[in-house]
Amino acid sequence: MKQEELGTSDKILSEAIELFHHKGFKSVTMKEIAAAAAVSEMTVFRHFETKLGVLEAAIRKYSYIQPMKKLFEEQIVWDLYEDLKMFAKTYHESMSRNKAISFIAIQERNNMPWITELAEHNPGQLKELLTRYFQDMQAQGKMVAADSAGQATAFMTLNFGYFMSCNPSIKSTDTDAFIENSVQTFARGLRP
Amino acid sequence: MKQEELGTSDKILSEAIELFHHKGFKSVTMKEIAAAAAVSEMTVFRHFETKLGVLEAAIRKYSYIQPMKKLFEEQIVWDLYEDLKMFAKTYHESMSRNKAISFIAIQERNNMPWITELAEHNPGQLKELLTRYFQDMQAQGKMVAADSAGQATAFMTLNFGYFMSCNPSIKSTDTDAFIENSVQTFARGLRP
DNA sequence: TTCGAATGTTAGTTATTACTAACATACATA
DNA sequence: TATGTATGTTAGTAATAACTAACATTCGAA
Repeated sequence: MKQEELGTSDKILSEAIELFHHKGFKSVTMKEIAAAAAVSEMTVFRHFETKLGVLEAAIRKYSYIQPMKKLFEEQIVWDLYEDLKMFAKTYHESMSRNKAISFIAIQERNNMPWITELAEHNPGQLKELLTRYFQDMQAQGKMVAADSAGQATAFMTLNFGYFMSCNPSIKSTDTDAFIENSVQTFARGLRP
Repeated sequence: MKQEELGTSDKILSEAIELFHHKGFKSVTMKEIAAAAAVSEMTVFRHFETKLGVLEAAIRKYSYIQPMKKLFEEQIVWDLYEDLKMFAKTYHESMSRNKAISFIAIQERNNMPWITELAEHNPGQLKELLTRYFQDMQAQGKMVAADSAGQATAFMTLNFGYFMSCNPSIKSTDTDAFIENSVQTFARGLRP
């Protein structure tokens, strides 16, 4: 295989994960995947052995687990409004990168629970970071003193809800408007 | 069929919708449904003809579309905190009644989009009511004057996110505590 | 007791689908 | 040119699952 062009495996995986995302694992056939990738069905089997193999490879390839800590801490300016906005943006970037994985994880949550752990890795990290951030802010007297974990839960949940409810037709400007609007309310609600 | 006991159809439908909810429509077999309902496979076919027939009947039976308007308006006391709490509770009651439908709607959103409309009927109503409530509160000077539809979206989204998160790293508190906590923040963020 | 409706049982059919085997072809490179 | 690698093609297997048909059984009610 030539190095410059997109390999056959990549083509297959990128089509496969979209199909899994939109139709669910069980509803997608190997024929469909092959057709979408414009290769023969045999080629798919030669590359990934089984249908589950395709899913696993796709998930390995398209789940970006990031070490958020450094990225996050470097951008904090200790202003509630600004930091929440930055946080929400980081969250939505991460989620939209992992969009397919997140949806598949929900669809297959009982059939393949192992996907869930991958999908929840980044959000889990972010929640911890946000909780600690709220603790620090409270200590600095820049926030109302209350259950920081609960506050973090609420903010995470708000953004998760938006992510889950937004259909593909929603533009990034809508996301920006949502962030702007919700962060404003939240920052007002949390400040001392 | 005797009137007092739970009919065969009901037993089948209640097991079927749980199976669809947990495993997804495509992954559930008629044998499974029959076994779960403790009847023979033939009985399922005799009652509902096809597998899709089972789903449709189950959805018809277990989707409670409620006229929220009256229920909602009767309980308003024009205090932001109290009203938001009442609203969130109404929302979660409605969603938990329709939990299976809501999850199936998301799982099958591309295969059977018609389910989505049913699942979104109550939330859609609630959003309208909340938007109008915010407008009224703004007019009364009891709320910060801002985009009421956006505020309603944020609050709805927050509660939807909680409902959807089967995510142990996000959902750490029980529903009442979540409502208490999030409504407190929101009410503070929205008051003038 | 007898009748009938609901259900069970069994033995299918048909379509689909994951997956295999065997052979053919295109094509880049040594 | 020769060779190997990736891919295509074709035919097929085995399992599954939706669905049907025909007959048997249970059981409450007339």
